[in-house]
Amino acid sequence: MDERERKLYVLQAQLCQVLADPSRLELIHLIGTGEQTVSELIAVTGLRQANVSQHLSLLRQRGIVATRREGTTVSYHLAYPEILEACALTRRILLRQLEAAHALVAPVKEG
Amino acid sequence: MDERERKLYVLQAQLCQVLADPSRLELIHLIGTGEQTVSELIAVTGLRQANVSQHLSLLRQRGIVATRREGTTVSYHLAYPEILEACALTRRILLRQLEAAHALVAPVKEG
DNA sequence: CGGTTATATTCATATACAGTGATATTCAAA
DNA sequence: TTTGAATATCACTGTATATGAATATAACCG
Repeated sequence: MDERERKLYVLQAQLCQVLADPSRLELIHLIGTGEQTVSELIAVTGLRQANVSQHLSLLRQRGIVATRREGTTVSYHLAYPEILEACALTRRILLRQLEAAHALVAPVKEG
Repeated sequence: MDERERKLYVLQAQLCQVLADPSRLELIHLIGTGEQTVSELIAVTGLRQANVSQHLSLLRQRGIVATRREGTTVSYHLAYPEILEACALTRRILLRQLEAAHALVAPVKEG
C-alpha cells in the first residue's frame, strides 16, 4: 500500500470517527431534517450547551455542517446531504445485525 | 427521543467506531477481497502480529468478521458483506470532500 | 512428550476524546 | 456603552482505546 492510500485510510477513519458518537449522530439527524438553530438542538437533545457547541464545532471543522448567522442566533445545516446516506446505511447494517442476533426483535423499523 | 432510540444511536456509534481506525479499514478491505489468514494480513499490512490480532479480535466481537480454523492457521472472512458498502460510501464521501477542497486533486480515483 | 509455528491475550503506557463548569465572544437592544 | 441572550471556547477530569512487549494458547510434527 502506498503512502497516498495510507493517508486516505487515515482520513476515512477520521470521517468515521465523527459518526462514532451518539450525540453527534443525533445532531446530524436533526440537522438533516432541516436547518436548526443551536438553541433548538440544545432543547431537543437535552444536552448541555457547551457540549452541543463542541460537537457542532467538530462537525464544522470536518466540513460536515455549515452555519448561517442571523443576529445572535446561529443556524446549522448539512454541508452535503451524502452524510445522511452514510448514517442511514450504518443504521441499516446495525438493524440487520440486531435482527440476526434476535435482539430487540419485535419493533425494529428503519427509522 | 425515547430510550430505545437512544440505545440505537449508541449502538450505531459503536459500529462507526469500528470503522474509525485506518488499520481496521485496511483489514476489512483486505478481508473483503476474499478470505485471508492472519499471516497474510500481517504480511500485507506490515502491522505487528499483536496489533493485527487485536484489531481482528475487536472485529470478531462486533460480529463484523468470522473465522475458520485450519490447523494452526486461522482465516477471516466478512460476516456480512454490507459492511463493505459502508466503507465504500464513507470513502466516496471522503473523496468528494477532498475534491471539493481541491486537495489531492489530480489522481483521485474511487479505489 | 518436546519443539515449532500460528494466533491470541495480558499488561503497561501513551494518547485521544467526551463531558462539565467557567469564561469569553458576538450581537442587539435599551 | 452597559445589559442580556445566544453561542463559542477554555481548562480540567475521567475514561476509552491504540500500541508494543511479553506471555499464553493451540495445533501440528518429530
